Amino acid sequence: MEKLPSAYPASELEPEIYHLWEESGYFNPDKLPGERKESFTIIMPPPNANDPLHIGHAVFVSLQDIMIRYQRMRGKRALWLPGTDHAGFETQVVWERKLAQQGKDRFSLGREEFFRQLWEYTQKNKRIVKEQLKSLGASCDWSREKFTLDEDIVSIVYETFYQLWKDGLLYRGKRIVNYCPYHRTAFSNLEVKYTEEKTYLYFVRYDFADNSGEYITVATTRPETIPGDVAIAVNPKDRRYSSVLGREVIEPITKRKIPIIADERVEMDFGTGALKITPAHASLDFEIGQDHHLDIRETLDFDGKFNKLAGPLAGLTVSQARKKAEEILQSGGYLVKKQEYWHQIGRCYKCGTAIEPMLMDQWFVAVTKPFRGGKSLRDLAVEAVQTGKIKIIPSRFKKVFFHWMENLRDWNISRQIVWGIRIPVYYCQEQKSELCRKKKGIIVSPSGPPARCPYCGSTKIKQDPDVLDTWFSSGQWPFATLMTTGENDFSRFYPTQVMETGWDILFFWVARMIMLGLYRTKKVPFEVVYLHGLVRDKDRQKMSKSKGNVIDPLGVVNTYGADALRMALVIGNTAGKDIIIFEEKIKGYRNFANKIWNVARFVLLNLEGFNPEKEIEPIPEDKKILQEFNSVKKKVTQHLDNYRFSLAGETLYQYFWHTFADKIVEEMKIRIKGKNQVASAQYVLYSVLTDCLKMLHPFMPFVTEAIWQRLPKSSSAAQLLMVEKWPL
RNA sequence: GGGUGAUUAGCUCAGUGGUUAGAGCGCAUCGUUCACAUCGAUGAGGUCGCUGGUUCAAGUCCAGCAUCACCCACCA
Repeated sequence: MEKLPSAYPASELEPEIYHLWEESGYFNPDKLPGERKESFTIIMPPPNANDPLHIGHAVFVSLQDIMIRYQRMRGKRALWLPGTDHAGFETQVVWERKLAQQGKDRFSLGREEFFRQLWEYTQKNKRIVKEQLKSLGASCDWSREKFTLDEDIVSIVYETFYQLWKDGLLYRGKRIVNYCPYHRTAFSNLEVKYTEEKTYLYFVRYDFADNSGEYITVATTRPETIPGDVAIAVNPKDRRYSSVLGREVIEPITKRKIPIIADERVEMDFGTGALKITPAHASLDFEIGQDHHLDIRETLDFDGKFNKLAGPLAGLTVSQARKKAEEILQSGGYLVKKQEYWHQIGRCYKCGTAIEPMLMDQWFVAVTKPFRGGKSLRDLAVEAVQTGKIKIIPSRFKKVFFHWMENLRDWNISRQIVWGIRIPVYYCQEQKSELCRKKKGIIVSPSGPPARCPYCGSTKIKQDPDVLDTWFSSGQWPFATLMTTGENDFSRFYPTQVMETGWDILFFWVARMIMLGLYRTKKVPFEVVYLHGLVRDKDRQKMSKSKGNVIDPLGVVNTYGADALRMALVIGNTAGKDIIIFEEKIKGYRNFANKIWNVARFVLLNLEGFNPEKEIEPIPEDKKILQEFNSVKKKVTQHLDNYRFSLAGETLYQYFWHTFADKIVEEMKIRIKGKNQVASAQYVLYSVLTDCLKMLHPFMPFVTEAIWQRLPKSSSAAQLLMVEKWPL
């Protein structure tokens, strides 16, 4: 018999064991032994292919692998479908940083070369990520691995785009969007982070155009946008201003005449109750401008500098222009008052640059517009959660979800970047016919560029330069993957059972998956959403490279083993709560793995004469032990069925260490040495150990499998613990 | 402006209305060649944030308050 080391050699055994699993083919649900009627599917949230995994990824691997392994042992056709995400903007930013270090940028490289480099870079990272997932023990089906830029995935995304267009849920329009002048792209509302900052509220005098000497005072935080003003608006109920409606004032920087209008969206008690309307650079102003058919003066260009419409401010950046505008107002006597003012400033979540509301032609998904059956995408999603077709764990996130859905606005899905799925839209450059002009030359073509314009026959056609928001494509991930991995995969594995991901992407991703999944498949994409928290250090700090407090999951795996890391991430935590991790905790579970190893060694050394094929009638006091153990099995199973992974793991930990190892093993040690009821003792040791191994397997797959491989087994037992039956 | 979470042992956290409120780490004392020092035994350590309420029974449910953390939001 093999002599086993007295300490569990994790880093030595783990790769061997993963190899064993992979060779067996059992990660693939089609190759699982036995008849399996029910399927259990989890689509892995695809990690970004732009960086190695961090500790947060280890959390999802642990939780999802627990569910998958548990259900596999319960006889389900368990499928965990892995993949990686091209992560459009995120990846482009990472790569641009690397370029910047070499003194280059994306504009000088050219679109094609830039894309090529990113392709290569993400392919390389994909391979690293895959190896990392393996070393964490992920029992996912690599034969079904997908990438968000796979051709077949892209064509499904295009098909969705086309259907939305035909259903009137997709439109192109000039709207105020969140524009980052540094990254030169627009964002959806979610990518803007607000911070409370001190600015100034400027009270500016606008003289009446009739030389009456009267004036109206307007409060603004953005005097630099005055050249873009097209009106002054007051509330129609505001008595102070009822006599000035319809009169004209002179805008004080470029001296244009603009009207005073009434609109009930103006707050009477803010500032002076008079609001300057700058449709091109503020979203409320845009809406008011549209309703009153006002002109639009775009004074700020996409490079973040003012243009010649801004008169004396031309050529300046926003902050320079603000200073200059203040000077001009001051010297002309137009600055009535300037006071400190704290308010929320929108900033780019990536670079912190102040977001400029800019007018741009973008593609929007009309999420609140009713279509088939009179319901909107939003209605469908809300209904699915309300009726319980989708269950969110923890349930308090339901409220958060509904609240966000209520305030939902149309979703801007175009991005002015290179890395991503190019928008499948072409514009006829000639628009030779009436029809073509009516259609604005817009050709939505999911199958590639049309040879000629379907409206007017022109061959001068250009593709939209923008790419799709990453979340638009990853929002289709559950069905897009299963539609492309094999003949019947979609019918067999969709809807999936669980979507396990971080609460921080509930809106970004989960909400969009629900909407788009229901749209394309008329079914929910998953039945349960399990949300985990963010990983933090002992001081509750978010882990970040700049803080230097990151824990590299692979480093931990090398030092303490994957099992220890997995336990440390799962135990002592509940759904939706942030996860605190520190080295001593991981060490504790490394010790536990060692405990399991040594109990197994002890049992192995004391099995002389024991035959696993033979059922034995234990003596009464041993029966009692087995009965008690039975209630532990029930408890663990119940916890797992209720997604209480921490409690399940902790129950096992407590039982195994402090009941089995500390008490039962100690008693049996004496009995075996004293040759007292040895057969019954061995039977108890063997059956409790093996059943504990089975239940611990989803949590600590490596050490349990390593021991399983060294245990004598009955002929009915599975060769691999991974596919052994759950002991209840 | 709206909303959410947290507050339990020195630290990090569990706790499903029902015995005397738990774990890990840390600490103290003792032990251990015979599965494991990555070990064992024993122990100290708690007005469960505060104030009220519901209940036969509250750490747990309800209301209010305080402190901390976070999320959402087009009042310029």
